[in-house]
Amino acid sequence: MPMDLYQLLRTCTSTRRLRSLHALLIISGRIHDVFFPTTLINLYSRLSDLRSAALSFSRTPNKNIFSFNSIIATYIHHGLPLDAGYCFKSLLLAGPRVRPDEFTFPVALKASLDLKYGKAMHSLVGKLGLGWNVFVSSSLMRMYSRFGAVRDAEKVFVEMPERDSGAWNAMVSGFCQNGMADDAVRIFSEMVTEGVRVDRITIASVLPVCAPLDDFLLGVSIHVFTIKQGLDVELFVSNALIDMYAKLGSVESARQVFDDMLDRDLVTWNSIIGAYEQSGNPRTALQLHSEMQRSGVQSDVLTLVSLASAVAESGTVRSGQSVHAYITRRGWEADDIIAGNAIVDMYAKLGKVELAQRMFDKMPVRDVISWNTLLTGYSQNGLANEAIEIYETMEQHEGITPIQGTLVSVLPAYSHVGALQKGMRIHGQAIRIGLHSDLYVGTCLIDMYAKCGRLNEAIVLFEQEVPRASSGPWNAIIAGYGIHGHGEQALSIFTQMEQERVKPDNVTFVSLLSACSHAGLVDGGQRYFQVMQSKYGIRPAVKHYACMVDLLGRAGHLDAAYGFIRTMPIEPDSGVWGALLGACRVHGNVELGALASKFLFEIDPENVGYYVLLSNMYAKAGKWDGVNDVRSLARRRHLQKTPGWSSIEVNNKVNVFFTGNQSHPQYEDICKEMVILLAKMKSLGYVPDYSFVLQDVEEDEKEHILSNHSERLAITFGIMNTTPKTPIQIFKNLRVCGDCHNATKFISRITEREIIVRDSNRFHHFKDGNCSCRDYW
DNA sequence: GTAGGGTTAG
Repeated sequence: MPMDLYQLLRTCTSTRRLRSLHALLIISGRIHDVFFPTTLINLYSRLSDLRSAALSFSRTPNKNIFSFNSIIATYIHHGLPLDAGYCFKSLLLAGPRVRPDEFTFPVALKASLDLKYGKAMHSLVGKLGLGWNVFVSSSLMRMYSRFGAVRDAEKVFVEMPERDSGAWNAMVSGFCQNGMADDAVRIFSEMVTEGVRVDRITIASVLPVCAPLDDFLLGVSIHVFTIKQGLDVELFVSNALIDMYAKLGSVESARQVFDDMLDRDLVTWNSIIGAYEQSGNPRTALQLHSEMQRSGVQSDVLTLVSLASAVAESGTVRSGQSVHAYITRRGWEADDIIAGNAIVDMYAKLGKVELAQRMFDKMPVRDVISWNTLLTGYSQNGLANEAIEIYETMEQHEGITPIQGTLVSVLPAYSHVGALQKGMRIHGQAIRIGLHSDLYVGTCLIDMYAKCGRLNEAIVLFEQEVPRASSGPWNAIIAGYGIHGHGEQALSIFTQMEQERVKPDNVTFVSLLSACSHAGLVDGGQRYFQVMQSKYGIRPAVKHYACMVDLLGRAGHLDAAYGFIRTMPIEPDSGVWGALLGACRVHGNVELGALASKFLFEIDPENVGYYVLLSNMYAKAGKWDGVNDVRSLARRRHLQKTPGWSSIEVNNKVNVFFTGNQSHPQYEDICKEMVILLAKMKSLGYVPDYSFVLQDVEEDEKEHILSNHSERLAITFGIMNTTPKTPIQIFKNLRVCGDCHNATKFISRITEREIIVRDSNRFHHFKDGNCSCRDYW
């Protein structure tokens, strides 16, 4: 009996057994039974034996539509749309006896690789009169949605003679996948009001739009709805709920759903691990991963990507390397670009930029995110010049267009080194790709213009371009006024911010307090330190305390500053003591300076800047024992001075000078020019101040050291390479040395140049032998 | 003997 044979075939669990039964069918001649070829294709397909399936198909003498449908489905299910498309074409050429039917299209449509092909399929459906079938029409809708043609999908939906839940679902997910969240929700509500049966697929399709809409209430009401319908027990639904709650910021609700689940699959675990990782609980994420392993669920590449992010936030380089090794072992780093990017990001966040770079170099394919990740890695590890280099290399690679994140990463690097012309080029780029009014890009542009000395451009952007409903742009412009010494304007911007009801955050007050400090507005600073707490409920962080110490100290209230530190409810850090030490240096209070140094040498013993400051103070006061003590302490601790560097942008090229670095091609010429300048300066009364030389060397060597300071090299280079009497703008990574500060005053007078120096602290505008800077050295 | 769909990442 043939039925017995079919049943026997269906019980095959190995392709070997199936093949021997197949041979038996051929020998016995039973293979000519019309049902066998199709059954065999389907069974081989189920056992993933594509070769045998294809062979059965090609050996079928009179192929009927069942055989065609099965072989097409086989290829689609095994991810081979090209082969499926080929079979579909041969079906069309097979003659009038076999034609595609309503079973063919739902599968065959998945083989369409572009909209044009899909539209041809649609017109074929019309010619064959198959549009009445819900499966066919829903599949057409999915095809259109896949290529972004949601309106065409909607047309099919509207014109369908009858619609089942699947058709409605196709409409909901079509809108969702094309980012049309409002329409998706609209269709979903229509479904409910028209009494169409909502199933787990509807829910799993519509839940992901709650997060982009930022609509927590919608999410909760859908959740309630699923409970009423008894759909909350469905795995897909629960998984989507976890993700929805996590993305809307409620990890607790996500956890509640997770805890209530009876079955969990890989997606469940990935979602909850991702939820904790994204919400700043990397440790919990790592714990959950161990729990997942204990419950016997195998990780996939998505798990590892979340794990890499969690390790980046809280892990060690060791655990980072084991995540990396796991990904390599599974072969994911070669064929998953996201996994590669995650590793680059992880190493960069762990401070291992070399390892990040090595991973980046190894990646076979890179996208714009890969470049962004590496760029941000350099930038956030303080390697602005390297970040810039990466950006410029990226620009030379065709086919990579910068996105928001690219500009947001590269602009601070340009701000950092004071590369105005390059920054302006990015501004142009932002305009071209329509991102110049973007909140984040705009904020970075404001910051860039302010830090590159163009406060006016920053103001224009703030006033006219950038959306100002959130604190970011306000913080940037307040800080901009601050570093340029315009404290009053910074305060008035803050007043305006309050009037426009924009909520200030902790960054706002850091900017505001430091603006007060630079401008000597002691009362204002103290008032806003109170306002921050009483009116806005922001508890001062250590950064705010450092600003206050700076504010009091700079203004000469050294004892008040010290008293303020004594009453701090939190542990003062190096920023706080450093502010006090800096103030002591300015006002010549050696004892208090020594006290501050004592703390600094404990908290931050590697930072050589503090040793330099203290030594300078002793030198200025003529306390040579003190100088020697500090120097030998620094030597004992094997401290090397942070390499100081200055940069100047000439003809769109950034020239970087390191202190004492003689490798610049024009070094010889710069030295000659410097000798001439120095003679003129001395004739006008310039006397080198050797207290700024930490090295223990002879006097004439000291003069050589001072004139090899990076800022001096950069300024001289600028004088030689720019039009006479035009302004010169320099950037220095550390604070400008006091002797260079004095020297620059003379240089500005001799060369009749305006010289603008931005150092790690503020702007100095030198003009006619004076400096705008309120601090004295 | 054959058909459609949904959730997670850098």
